[in-house]
Amino acid sequence: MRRAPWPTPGSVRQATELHALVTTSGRLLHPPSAAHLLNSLTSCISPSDPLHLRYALSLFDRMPCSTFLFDTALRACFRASSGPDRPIILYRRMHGVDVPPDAFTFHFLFKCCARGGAHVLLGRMLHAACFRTLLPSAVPLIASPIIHMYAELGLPGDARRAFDEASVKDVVAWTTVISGLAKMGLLDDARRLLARAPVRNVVTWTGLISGYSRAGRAAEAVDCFNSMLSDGIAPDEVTVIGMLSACGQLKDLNFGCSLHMLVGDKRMLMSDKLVVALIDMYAKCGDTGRAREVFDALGRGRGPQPWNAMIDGYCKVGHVDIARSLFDQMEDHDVITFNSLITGYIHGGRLREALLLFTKMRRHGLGADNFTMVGLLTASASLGALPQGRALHACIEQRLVERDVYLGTALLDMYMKCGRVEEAMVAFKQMSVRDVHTWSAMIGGLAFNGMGKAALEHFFWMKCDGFHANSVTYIAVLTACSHSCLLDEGRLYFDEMRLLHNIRPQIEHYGCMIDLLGRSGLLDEAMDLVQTMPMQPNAVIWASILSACRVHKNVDLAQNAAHHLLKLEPAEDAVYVQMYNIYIDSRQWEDASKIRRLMEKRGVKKTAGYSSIAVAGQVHKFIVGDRSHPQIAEIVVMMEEIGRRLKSAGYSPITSQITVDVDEEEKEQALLAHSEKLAIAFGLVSLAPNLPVHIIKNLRVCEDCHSAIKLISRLWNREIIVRDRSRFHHFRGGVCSCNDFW
DNA sequence: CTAGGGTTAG
Repeated sequence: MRRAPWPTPGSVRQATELHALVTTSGRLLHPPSAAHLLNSLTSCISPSDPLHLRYALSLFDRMPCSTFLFDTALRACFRASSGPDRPIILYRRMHGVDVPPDAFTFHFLFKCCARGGAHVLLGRMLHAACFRTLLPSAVPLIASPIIHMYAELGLPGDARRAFDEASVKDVVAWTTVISGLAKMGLLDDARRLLARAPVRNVVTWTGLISGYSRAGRAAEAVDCFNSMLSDGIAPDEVTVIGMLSACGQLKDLNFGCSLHMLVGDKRMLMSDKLVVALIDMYAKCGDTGRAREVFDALGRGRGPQPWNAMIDGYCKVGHVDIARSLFDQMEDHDVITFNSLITGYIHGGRLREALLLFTKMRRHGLGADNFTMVGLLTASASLGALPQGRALHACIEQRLVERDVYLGTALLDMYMKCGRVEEAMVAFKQMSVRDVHTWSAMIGGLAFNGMGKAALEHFFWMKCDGFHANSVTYIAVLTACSHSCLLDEGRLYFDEMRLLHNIRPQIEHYGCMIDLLGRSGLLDEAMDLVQTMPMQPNAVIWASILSACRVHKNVDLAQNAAHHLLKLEPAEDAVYVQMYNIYIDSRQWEDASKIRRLMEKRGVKKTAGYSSIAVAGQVHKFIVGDRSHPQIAEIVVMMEEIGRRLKSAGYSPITSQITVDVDEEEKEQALLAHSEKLAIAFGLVSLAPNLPVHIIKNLRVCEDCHSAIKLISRLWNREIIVRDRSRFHHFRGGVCSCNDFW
């Protein structure tokens, strides 16, 4: 066929000129000219501009039908990143106008079906159709697209069968099936097939390397990389990206640097993906300096990805404020930018700033996604902010975000941390997919809520479901044992973990065991464990010993523990307070006042405990004797009312705990000024009468408050929930469900 | 490049 007399366009603009030329010369219906025009236009379709495809297809509609033109239209769809819908319409039309499909038709159909949103049935139907329609000689040509489609749809069995049934297996077919299996995480299958393959190339090796990296099997990724080199195959950028991720996991800075040098030596294209991988690797290896060098060397005109990687890197090493300054400098923030910084704030305990950023996110016109939701649920959980958590739950129920394992786990954890075990159970039961994290959250949550037995039952069911407990699961299990004083069970699981599952106990596991032994009064055995464990005891361990000493009245050991604790954390007021109380308990007044003097000498101040309460989505914080709240007048009125009604109900304040030398009336005033009472008074004046009053306290609820709140719950007929650091107290009708406590 | 589970506690 004669070459068309007009030039090939390089842009859509030129293509429209060509279009005009073809139209005015009346040759739009002339098949070779039409084909040339559509073909040329197809070559300059950009996936980012949907108008290009519409233009091409509108042209196609006015052209004579032929297999070649249909194939070109399908190719246009493929180039425009179209999903399967439009191609399927074209395919149906081919049938309607009796134009026979050929191998190219199916080639592009399969490629479009491989993209997101395709229905599995559709793929299978087309697979069957191509056997019916095509000449047997044409079938081998589309083996690879079929394998690729099944791999992308996540159907390893079908992909593998398509490969095995292919009569001719060319390099592309081998490469497609191996990289496809690797991408689906079937790394061992992929590796076996690679060993049998007649050809091995960069793509297969890289597929395997990235697969291992993604699965967190970094050592095997390195192993593959070495095999690839000894196979005489040179790595490309994609290989390096996979390897950089493995280096980040292994925290192997040297290897990472040598990969960076490789990028320079081979003058590899510095794509955004490669830049991100480099920054991420350096950040994960703890070298934010080098990460910053890579970042600073970038020219302008980059998308948000490198910024995001840098922001995440700073957050991960705890430099959230530097991350924030980058955030403020950049221009086009995306969802990931916000999510990274929000979680940075959350992990740094800066929950208010996280929530503030969330509102800023909405002003940027960005909606929350799963990542954001999980972050916000985590924040609500650690604030104990039940109303906020419930609001987030409502968003999930409205299907504003898709429910996945992460989200489900974060939701159940939020309910657990807010003391709503029943709701956490419902969330748990609703989950269709669970994993180790889910079970660990459940076990830990039950433990945290004082339901040790139930926690251990769930541990049993978890094993029945075939999940392997990991070290965090065992921390949850041992916490359940120590919180519920299940000594025998604790010993059993501590052994099971070491001997059966070969998990080496970390300091946290020892912490639980020592706490359990201490609470059970086995202080000698606890100290044995402290001395024989393979690491230095930390402050948590000594704090456990110290509190066990107070309960079981062992002043000598307490002095020893306090001595260690003060060396580790000399400014921690809790140690002094605890030791002071131990001396008071054993009537060693002189030693007690020595502690007071020591505190004064070292300038250690007892920090005030606080209580917070969420009302109408706002968290209000109170400290002892606090008068700074804007509604303090109403609160004082309510406090007086509480005082009156408590008194007329025959309540007498428990003043015995107050060791400061003041008179009885002052003691009563001091008790009434406790932060939880202020918070409850505020809750009573500002919450609707049917709502429970939910308090989060940072210190242990004192004995006086505990009995006062019991009475308040009866007198006001109100459900009151107080969460302190390690337990929940549910008050209803004058009783507390946590009555084992006092 | 972004997400979930974790020892002590006045």
